[in-house]
Amino acid sequence: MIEFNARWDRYRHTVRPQSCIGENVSDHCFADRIATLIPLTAEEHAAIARLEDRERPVRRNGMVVRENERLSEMFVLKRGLMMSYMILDDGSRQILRFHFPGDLMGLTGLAFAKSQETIMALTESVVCPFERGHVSELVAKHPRIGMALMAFDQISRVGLTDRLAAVGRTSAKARVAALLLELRTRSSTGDGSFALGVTQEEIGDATGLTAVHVNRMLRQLEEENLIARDNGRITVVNDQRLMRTAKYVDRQGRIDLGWMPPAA
Amino acid sequence: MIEFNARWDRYRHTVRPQSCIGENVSDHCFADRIATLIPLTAEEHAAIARLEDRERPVRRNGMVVRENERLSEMFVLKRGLMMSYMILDDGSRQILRFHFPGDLMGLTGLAFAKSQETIMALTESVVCPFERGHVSELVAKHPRIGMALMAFDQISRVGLTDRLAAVGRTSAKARVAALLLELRTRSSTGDGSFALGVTQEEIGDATGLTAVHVNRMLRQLEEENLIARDNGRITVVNDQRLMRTAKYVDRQGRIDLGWMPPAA
DNA sequence: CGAGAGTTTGATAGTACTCAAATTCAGTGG
DNA sequence: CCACTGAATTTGAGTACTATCAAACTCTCG
Repeated sequence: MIEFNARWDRYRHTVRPQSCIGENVSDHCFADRIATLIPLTAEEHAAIARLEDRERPVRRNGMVVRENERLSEMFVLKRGLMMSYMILDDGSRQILRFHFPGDLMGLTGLAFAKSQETIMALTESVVCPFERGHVSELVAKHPRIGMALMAFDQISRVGLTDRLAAVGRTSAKARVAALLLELRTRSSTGDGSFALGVTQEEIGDATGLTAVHVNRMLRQLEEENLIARDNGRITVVNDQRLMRTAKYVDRQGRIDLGWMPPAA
Repeated sequence: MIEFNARWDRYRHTVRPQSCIGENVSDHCFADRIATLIPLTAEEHAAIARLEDRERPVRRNGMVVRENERLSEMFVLKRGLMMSYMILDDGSRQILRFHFPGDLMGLTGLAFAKSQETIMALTESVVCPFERGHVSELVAKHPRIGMALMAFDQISRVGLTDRLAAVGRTSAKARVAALLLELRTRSSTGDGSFALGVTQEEIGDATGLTAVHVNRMLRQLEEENLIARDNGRITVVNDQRLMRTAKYVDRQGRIDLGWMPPAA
């Protein structure tokens, strides 16, 4: 639950500069990301990279898209951490997804004139906006890229279904543990320790819990020696047990676009 | 929660024959569905319709795809009612989506070699299987169709996020009400009364509740005169109030693919 | 130092779950 | 045709998990 617009303009100290997709400091987050899934010709790579031509900085808590706002743009997240969420009529908030560099944001705009969700920056970020018409041109010219985009989007869809299953069918502790693992994996800091980057209230809004209960679950995970905490920084102490309590399923390792026909 | 494979081979009386997409009895559910979103040339329509060339009947409780099963096919649902779900390690089940005629099923197969979900028939159904390679050929030949598919998929994605928000942030009563409205709208029986077609346990597995509690919520909705029930048949008595208690948001009315470039 | 956000803790309330059993219903077999 | 069966629904009693409310505490920023 948040109060509308009540506190979205404070400054936060946890500005976590992130290199684009892990240690890869290329200028073309998204194109590189796709390239890790299927081989791209130089021409294809360049065509995708053109989606990232324009850059727009976003301040912490800045909104790139507001729910119900007319919008014909979509975005590549180039740097930072963002999220998309919906606000229900009683003011409660459901966070749908956290966005990391190389993610595509706002794709639902392909089917709706107005945005069905709000996209907000959790840290100082940089996004690359592009017109949806740009996508159809891209696909018209490179149908193979169209397939890649479609497949890529399915990966994030599975992230959604995993969250749904967690919220619908697992305990509070499991949900918090799962979110920690998600954040760790995706922020790709490599090993055990990572900066949380989100408040406990945000964890609650993503997992369907109250901030208070999230706090208690974190404490419990700490007391059980699954994690250690130090001022917003999380260290995973016992990987295996944390994954078990989270009912973690590794989807990343299952991704396979190998069936796609090679470039002409 | 279900017991694995425990009861998937009984017969049920509620076989509800459904015409393909409402009263439209065309042979090409899916193509017609896309055609309601954007104008298609005859050639494009025919190309899409070819996805529906093969037909396969599915018995009630028959599985078209099993979680973790190797699979390179995807499906158009031509007749009947189906669902996709995930089973968690404790045996609990999360229903992700109900499928109605004209829906595309198993699209996550574009990004994974093995299915990440199970797709099962709730009533006698007919599906049209097609190879994923067929899609990339289709898109290669008709990139505009590729865009339409992508946009179409975003609609069902929004359905997922709505369910997530409901499960994460609304009361049991609201979730059940919302599911009733979803089933009514999508089964397109037109007016107030419709056959539920799903058990209370299934409603629970879709909304993150137990069957017992679903039963109590249905009773409450009945006592408050929002719905009437008669042996699995639901009549919506008070539309407005039901929508309000469900925190219902109409997305269908917001769909807009008008921005897409016209056929060449 | 003061202010505001965020976190932490305690006490209490309430929603939804669990367990158990009764009931209804349609299909099955005698 | 009727008792039998298994699924599905319904109801009750008791429990547990999570929310709510309130207040103290911590930390950074101004």
